[in-house]
Amino acid sequence: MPELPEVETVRRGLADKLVQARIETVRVSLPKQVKRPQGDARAFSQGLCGRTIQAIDRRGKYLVFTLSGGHWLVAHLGMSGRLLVKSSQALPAAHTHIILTFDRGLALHYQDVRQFGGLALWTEDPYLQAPLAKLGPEPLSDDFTAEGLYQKSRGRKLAVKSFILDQKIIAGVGNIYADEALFRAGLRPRKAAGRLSRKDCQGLHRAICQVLEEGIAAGGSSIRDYVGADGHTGGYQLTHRVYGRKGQACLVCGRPLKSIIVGGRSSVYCPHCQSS
DNA sequence: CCTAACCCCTGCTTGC
DNA sequence: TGCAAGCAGGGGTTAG
Repeated sequence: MPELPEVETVRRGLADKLVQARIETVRVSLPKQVKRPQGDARAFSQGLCGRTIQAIDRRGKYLVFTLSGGHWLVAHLGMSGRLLVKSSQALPAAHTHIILTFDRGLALHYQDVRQFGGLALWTEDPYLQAPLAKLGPEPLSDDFTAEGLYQKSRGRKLAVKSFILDQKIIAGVGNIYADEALFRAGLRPRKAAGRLSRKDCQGLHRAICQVLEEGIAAGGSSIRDYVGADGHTGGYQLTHRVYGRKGQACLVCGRPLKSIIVGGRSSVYCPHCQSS
């Protein structure tokens, strides 16, 4: 499940190969994965063909391709989306729903088994409108601060786990990195956000930055579907301390890790080490 | 405004 | 072995 570190890894792989590439053809075999104009494969294709990719950036879990002529391509990988750079001759693997081909003999394949993601064509600045405009601060920028986290949490009754999964609070944290960050911060997933102290928020802020930076350094976490733009898996799953380790021994205290549902998401934590 | 519930979707795992 | 139910979950929408 691609979260910020996985999306950033994909971004880097795409940028290496596709900046300055010119889109020559677009083929859509599952129109519902064209999110803008919704389901309109023809308009999507016509808007893209002939344009050059000028930059590839990331905002939260979204990828933003800046194209020539005031157009943008915005991608969200959902649960199982993959963006793979291949040769323009490469045959599509199963669940490949959109293919762009470029000059220089390259192609970009969008694969998505669970079909939760998609690609969107924008003809006006996507950063100024939802969903990008609604995102909270980028966690690895100066915009993300412990004090900001503390202020936003005031009066909120929902669980801290749900709070940090809210993309309006922080952009890019998903279930894996939320569990890992809460473990590092020593916080129970169900603790009410409004009951976090300033010190809690400082520790949480630090933990979130740490796990995201480590995730990027490892090339992301490959749990089920995730691979980078070159098809390689990431390595951060080997370093997970709680996510996916239900029932196993805590790496710090040795007691068994517990799994609970918080805000509809499975959450693994150590009842002993995460006592506040 | 805030929160919870539901939906989308397929493939893997679990249970009988 | 076969089949069905359960589970995974980001983000959008709807209901309360």
